[in-house]
Formats: sequence, C-alpha cells, structure tokens
Amino acid sequence: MTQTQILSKNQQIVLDIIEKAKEPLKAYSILFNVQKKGIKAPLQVYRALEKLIKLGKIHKVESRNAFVACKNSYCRISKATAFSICESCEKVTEINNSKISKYLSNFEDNTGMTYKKYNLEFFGLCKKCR
Amino acid sequence: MTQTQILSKNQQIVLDIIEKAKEPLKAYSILFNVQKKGIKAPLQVYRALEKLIKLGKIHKVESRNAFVACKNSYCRISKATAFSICESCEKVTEINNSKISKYLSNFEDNTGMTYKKYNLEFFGLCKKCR
DNA sequence: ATAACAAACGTTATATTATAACACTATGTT
DNA sequence: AACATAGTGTTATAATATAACGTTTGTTAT
Ligand SMILES: [Zn+2]
Ligand SMILES: [Zn+2]
Ligand SMILES: [Zn+2]
Ligand SMILES: [Zn+2]
Repeated sequence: MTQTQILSKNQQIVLDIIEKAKEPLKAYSILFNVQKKGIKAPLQVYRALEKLIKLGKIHKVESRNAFVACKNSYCRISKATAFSICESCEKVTEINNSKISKYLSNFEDNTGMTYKKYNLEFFGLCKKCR
Repeated sequence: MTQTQILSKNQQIVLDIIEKAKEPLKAYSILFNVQKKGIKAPLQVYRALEKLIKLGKIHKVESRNAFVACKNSYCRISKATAFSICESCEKVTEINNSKISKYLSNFEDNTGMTYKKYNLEFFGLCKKCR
C-alpha cells in the first residue's frame, strides 16, 4: 500500500514551480506557468496556495503579493515569518534568525491580546544594489 | 500671510476620514465616503494615500490592504511600523514599543543588506474575542 | 510680473489580485 | 453502502491598484 499522498496534484504542481523559482512568484505568473500542466483558472492556483500556506510549505510576502517556498526552520508552520526585501532589485530572502524568532514569539503587551503569529518584513538595499 | 499648507485638498480630505475612523479603512471604502466631497475616482484616493504614507501620516496594514492613521512616536516617518491584529474582529492597533523599535531598527545580518525600514504585524485574539 | 518647474488634479481606461457560487469527483471512514 | 472531507473544474465577478493623458495650481527664480 502506497504512502498517503500529502499533496494533491494541483498543490504539488504549484509547490514545484514556487520551489524552483529564484524569486517570489505572483499568483497570475504561477497561473501562466502551469497552464501547460492543465491548470486553467485563477481559483485552482489560489486554492493550492491557500493549502500550501496552511501547511507551511510556502509563505506570502504580504507587501509584494507574492509567494515563496519556506526555507526557514524557525517559522514553524508559518507562525513566525521574517523576510528581507531589497527595494531596488526586489530580491527576497527568508530570514533565519533564532534570536528574532524567540524575541518576537515571546512578545506580550498589556492590551489583553494573545499573539499566535507574526510576520516581519525588512526593507533596504542588497549588496549589489547599494 | 497664511502658513504654507502642507496637505493638498484631496490629501486633507482623505486624512480626515482615516483619522476619524476607528478601524483601518480600505481604499474603496474611503472613495465611497469622500464622494460627497467631490473625489470621484480611485486614483484621486490612491494618490492621496501615497503621499500621506510618504509623510508618515498614515500607514498601510499590508496583510489587510487597509490604511490607518499613525499613532506611534517610534515609527519615525514610517520607517519602523508594528501592528497588532485580532484575527477574529479585525481590530488593528499600532504598537508603540520602544524596545521592539530599537531591537528591530538595529537589526543586521551578514548578507550585506542595508536595512532602512521594517514592518511587523502580530496576529492573535483580542481580549473580547478570546 | 512672468517664466520655468514641480506637484497636484481630473478623467477614462485598464491591469492586477482575489473570491463567490455551483456542480462534480476522489478518497478515506464507519 | 453511507457518510464525511477534501479537492476539482468552470464561469462569473469582486476588490485592489495603476497607466496614460492633458490641465491646473503652487513655488521659485529672475
Ligand atoms: Zn518559513
Ligand atoms: Zn538588490
Ligand atoms: Zn506610525
Ligand atoms: Zn477581537
């Protein structure tokens, strides 16, 4: 008996293309790239994205409306995500920093909020663009 | 002689409505609300928003595509923004915390990136929704 | 005052991002 | 088999945002 497949066909197709990409992909660019594989409509892409995000396989870079594969061991199913974004060339890197992760995951204030998750985006210039 | 006006007419109208609001406003909801004041097209709103963001009068809550007035002394012209977001009632509060601000503003890594700005969004449940 | 420039404006059209609704299919559990 | 859950395919539409163009207004320099 074969191992239960975790990802569906569409989910795997979308994940593959995001993992292969060197930069964050936008939903409609993903759509364009998977049309040869039979995915024809935006919803098929968005549904796959939603599931992949839930599984922590990918993240959405909110300020860019784009999606990247998870490369970080500290984000534990997308509860603690941090990105570095070059405002010139748009290079995006997931930040893998245990100190920040701990610091922010333990954040509390006196407002009565219970925090489960955060997303942090740093903006600046990369080496090349400086 | 009157003091040089900092904000244009449209900018002031848009700022007023955002400042009066108790929750983040979406661009098209702003548009709807200012139509009685003569602003008719999305672009007029988006241009005002862009300028107000540059001036640090308002911020965009990226994960919600919505806009709030700045209430924070540590974000210095929108270079260091942090928000607390209730995932149930969608209440959004700008976080005013010098420690976080200092900690993140001084963040460096060994990737060669020069950081100028960050945006942090915490997600959870507020007192009422818990 | 007037020329030159920059910023803001008004308008139409269009691009980009995302979801609603509905019927159907596949899969696993009892 | 009966049921529940997740995924699919499709069409239509909603929501968010920008391009392009010409005009107007405000500021600065001579
Ligand atoms: Zn990650
Ligand atoms: Zn760069
Ligand atoms: Zn602020
Ligand atoms: Zn709440």
